[in-house]
Amino acid sequence: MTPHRDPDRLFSITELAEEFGVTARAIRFYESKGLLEPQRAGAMRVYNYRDRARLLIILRGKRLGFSLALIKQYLDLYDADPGHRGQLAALLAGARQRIEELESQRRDIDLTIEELREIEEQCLEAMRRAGIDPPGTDPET
Amino acid sequence: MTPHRDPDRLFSITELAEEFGVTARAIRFYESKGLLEPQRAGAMRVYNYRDRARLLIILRGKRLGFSLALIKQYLDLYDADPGHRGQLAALLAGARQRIEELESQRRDIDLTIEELREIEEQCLEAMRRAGIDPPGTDPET
DNA sequence: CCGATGCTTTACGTTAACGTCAAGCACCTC
DNA sequence: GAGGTGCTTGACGTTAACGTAAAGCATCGG
Repeated sequence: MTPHRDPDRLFSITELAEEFGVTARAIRFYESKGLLEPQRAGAMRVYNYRDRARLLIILRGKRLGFSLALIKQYLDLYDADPGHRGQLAALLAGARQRIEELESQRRDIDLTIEELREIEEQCLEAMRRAGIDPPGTDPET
Repeated sequence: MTPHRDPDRLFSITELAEEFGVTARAIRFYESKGLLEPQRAGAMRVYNYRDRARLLIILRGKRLGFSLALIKQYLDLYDADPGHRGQLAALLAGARQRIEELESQRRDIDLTIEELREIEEQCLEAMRRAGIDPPGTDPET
């Protein structure tokens, strides 16, 4: 029922791709960038439980807006740092920096929305003066 | 004092570039995409007051996050629509759509920030348990 | 007449994260 | 053994908005 908890399971590239909703091409691309390094059986890629966990970290990092280059740095640290001490500090620093970036972005967005609302009002007023019926915000009709 | 109010003034490409803080290359690029069409004196580009106004619209649109393709659509409408009726409606629609996009982006950002804050907390707790002194948020030091 | 600007066009380079063929094994089935 | 499926590598294509030369005309001061 929870086959993912089995640490001995092996996965093909299409299995992982389908499970996580990415293309096999993307997974190979991550490998080409040094973020993954699965075993081989002949020429075929064979992923184990740890590889799968790394892929999860990659996808989560992407979802949070980190670049692959940054994710790679973090994963490298993860490998090179058995106690995960420097890794923790780096992760914390990265998270905090990303939070600041996002908060800055949000401020920009708020300002832009304000400006766009002014444009919206100017449009509506100009249309009223031109005798055009002002279309409402209407999600209905 | 307000030389920009003189409708007969002409501008070189570098004048406009310096005034608005963009490169001449960018202005030529906008022209290559059909957003501008200045007169020529020989081979040199000569911009009049209306060209300058169009450039202002382009830059404002960019600042608000619209693509050059979209800005071009709007400018084309502006030209083909002497009463500016369809133009007003299109501008209004574009502004409203962009507002929705931005509000959606802001929701995403808020969710991402939440998730990052959780990671931050997990880092801090793991570091405490590992006996590492937790670095504060410190904008100081 | 020389060199320095200033402007022109043309065309390739850049960034990120893949998409999209193309060609080729290896294995299975019938 | 012909065909189909799954996997591989390699290489070029994509998007947006320019940046960065390269090469050349034109004008101006001296």
